[in-house]
Amino acid sequence: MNTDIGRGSDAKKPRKQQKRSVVTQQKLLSAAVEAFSEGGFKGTSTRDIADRAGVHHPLITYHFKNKDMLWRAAVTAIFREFNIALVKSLAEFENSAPRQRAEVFVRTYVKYAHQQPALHKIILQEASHPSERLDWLIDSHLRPLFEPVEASLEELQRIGVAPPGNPALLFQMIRGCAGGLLALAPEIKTTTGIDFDEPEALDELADMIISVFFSGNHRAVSAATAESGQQSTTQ
Amino acid sequence: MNTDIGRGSDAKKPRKQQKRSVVTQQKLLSAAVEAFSEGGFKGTSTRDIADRAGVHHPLITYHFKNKDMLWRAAVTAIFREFNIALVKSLAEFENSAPRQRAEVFVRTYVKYAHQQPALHKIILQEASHPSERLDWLIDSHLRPLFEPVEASLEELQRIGVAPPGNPALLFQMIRGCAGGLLALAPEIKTTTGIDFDEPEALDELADMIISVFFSGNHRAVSAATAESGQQSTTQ
DNA sequence: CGGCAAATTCTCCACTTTGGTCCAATTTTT
DNA sequence: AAAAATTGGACCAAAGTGGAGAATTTGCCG
Repeated sequence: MNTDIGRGSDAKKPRKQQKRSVVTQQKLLSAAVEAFSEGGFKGTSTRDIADRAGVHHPLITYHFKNKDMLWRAAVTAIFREFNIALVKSLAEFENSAPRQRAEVFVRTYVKYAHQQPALHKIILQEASHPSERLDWLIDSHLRPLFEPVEASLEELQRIGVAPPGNPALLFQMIRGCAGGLLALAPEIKTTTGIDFDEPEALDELADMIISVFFSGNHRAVSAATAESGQQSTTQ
Repeated sequence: MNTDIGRGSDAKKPRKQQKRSVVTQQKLLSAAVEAFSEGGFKGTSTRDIADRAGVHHPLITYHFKNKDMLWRAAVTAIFREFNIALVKSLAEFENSAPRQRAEVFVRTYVKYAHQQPALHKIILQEASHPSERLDWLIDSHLRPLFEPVEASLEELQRIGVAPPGNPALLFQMIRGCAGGLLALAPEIKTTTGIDFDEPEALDELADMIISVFFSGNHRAVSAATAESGQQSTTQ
């Protein structure tokens, strides 16, 4: 039995993992991501996943131990992709002006949230009520992503680019507008006609997020409670 | 077999519905709302619902025909509550200034979204990928709610209170920040420490939404494309 | 290059859950 | 009290679950 993906070296000679096995693992992982994002954890059967992957279902047990571990592996895989893309794209602008960094961040976030809608779908599926899976998700992937972002946000508030108030709350709002809306693309397309598969629509979303959250005409203090629109021509 | 809740009068003497039956229907409906909001449609079993309601599971078939119809009945019930509360509370301010109307709307929306988190949870569960249920949800409940709101939003844009851009998109963003965040309360509580069960947190959310989306310093034109923060001291 | 052991896949099974039906028993309404 | 409305219990077919082993590849050794 394997379970481990990053295969460590502990026993004397744990023979190399066969190539075909990483293929089936990959197939299972992407099938799982897709299936879970549609039906949620409870609503998705391992057989359905195996079928989508074109693989016999006992292989799930063999490669991932059980449904729960498969879910975690799938989530980890998709988050890794997302984070890598985000961090890499952000590194280029590390020493740009804070305001531009924010703008780049939003655009990048929107771009990848659209490329990989399953990520936010899965979050939405899990995050609405407490569970062990949610705790795990938060500890393993959400918090590590949030903390640095919130720190940057606080800086933006200090210089008056972002509106005052609880930075964590502010970030959640931005995330809701970006990832949340993109995850709900099917509904939004039907109700409003906006099709995020068209690049212009995606740009419009990013533009609006930036203009709404980072318009930059806020008093450059962080202590002030948000009350009404106050401006000070920081620009 | 009953099926119909609003019982019409077509046959000669369709004897009155018994009192105990409306009780079990009610119990089933609220159990269904709760269960579906947690597990989604596929992830919730009719037996689970019956158990929560303290009722024998074949009664679901008797009262609602099948799982799908039960889901629709539950969604309808919860939307009706929500809409009634929203409309009633809004009617009081019908001839206040547009800006105040917007403010009241946001606060009311946040308030009821918090009171009835199941509503937005169910939307999140269903809206992330196409399905017959989603189409039905949109036609029956979402669109009727959205259309008048978008109209008001356009007015707010015209007078410069709301930022320019596609009003439908703007509304979706606001909805994401209000209902979306409230539906994800468990996650947000763990990641950020913000507990929306505390009234102050709820107020802070409403305040921030208002200050971000209705700060009121936008050029009073609707044709302009959102590009960057522009202000014109409309106040 | 041949063979052996480990790694991987396939076949089959035992068990539970699920949505739904059927009909007898039990209230209610009239 | 009769008839309709409602409920309870037993039952079904289909689908879901994890798992045990046999069968088959594949990598590694000489």
